[in-house]
Amino acid sequence: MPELPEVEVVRRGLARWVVGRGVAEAEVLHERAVRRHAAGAADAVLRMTGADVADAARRGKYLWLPLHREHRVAEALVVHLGMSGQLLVEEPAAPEEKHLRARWRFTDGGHELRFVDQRTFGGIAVVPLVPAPDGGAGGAGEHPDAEWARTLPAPVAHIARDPLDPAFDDDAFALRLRRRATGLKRALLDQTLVSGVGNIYADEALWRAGLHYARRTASLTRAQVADVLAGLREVMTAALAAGGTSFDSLYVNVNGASGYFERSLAVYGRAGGPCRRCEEPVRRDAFMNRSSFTCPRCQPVPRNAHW
DNA sequence: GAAAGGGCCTGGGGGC
DNA sequence: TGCCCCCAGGCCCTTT
Repeated sequence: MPELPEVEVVRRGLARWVVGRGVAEAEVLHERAVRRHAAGAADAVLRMTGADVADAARRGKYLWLPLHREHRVAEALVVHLGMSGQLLVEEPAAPEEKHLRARWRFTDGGHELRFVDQRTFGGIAVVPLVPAPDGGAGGAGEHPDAEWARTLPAPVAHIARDPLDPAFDDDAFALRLRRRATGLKRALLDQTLVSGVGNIYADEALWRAGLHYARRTASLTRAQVADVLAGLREVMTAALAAGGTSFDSLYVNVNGASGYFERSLAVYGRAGGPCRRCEEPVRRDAFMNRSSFTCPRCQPVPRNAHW
């Protein structure tokens, strides 16, 4: 499942293969893939065709390509990969993927960009860029000094910075986290508090911090919040490094958890297996319509848990 | 308006 | 072989 590291790997692929090129033709093959584009597929196609791709930017799990048109960068193509979305850079003659949802051909006649999404939980939209409430995308694009670097796509404006963002404010995060009346993992999955964290890296970071997912956020010490942030940064940085090996590939891969990084996971998907620290069998709980993996010894259930 | 949390989207795979 | 149910998890949307 694409979380921050996987999405950043894709962003880097786009920066290399797509930025600076002109869109000759855009094609939407599945209506559901553009459901977040209010004006419909035809309008989305119209807004992409003839534009130049100015940059490849990211905040949390959202990716976007600011579009240059008539001397302005006022809109962006936003992509969310959802659970199963992939962006592929392919030879125009390459056979169509079974779940191909959208395609872009470029004026140079070179490699095309494809959006493939088995479950269509992801999607694309062309949306206006608005001034960023917190001062910009934080270096997530290739052109931090450009006018558009201080903007965000409208549907992304409410998303918080991620823990790897140099402008992420640890103290402000700790303050907001401890004011919440909720459980720790619920809070970590709230993209308005901290972005880029999904089920997998939340579990991995909590294991590193030795904290249970149902721990009440209000009861956390400053040191424990620091441990959680350190855990998130550690696991995300390692995953990003592992994904880096695919940068040179034409295939802009997003199979992070099921592929190269899977071996490094300490608890996620390892129910019944030995904890890598204490050998206690890893436990799987149903939680928030999904699974949570913990080590019962390293991450004991807290008193006054918030489930 | 903010916060909290339930529910939904889809297709593959396993079990019967 | 075929049908049905379960599962994945991010975020939309309702409720408070």
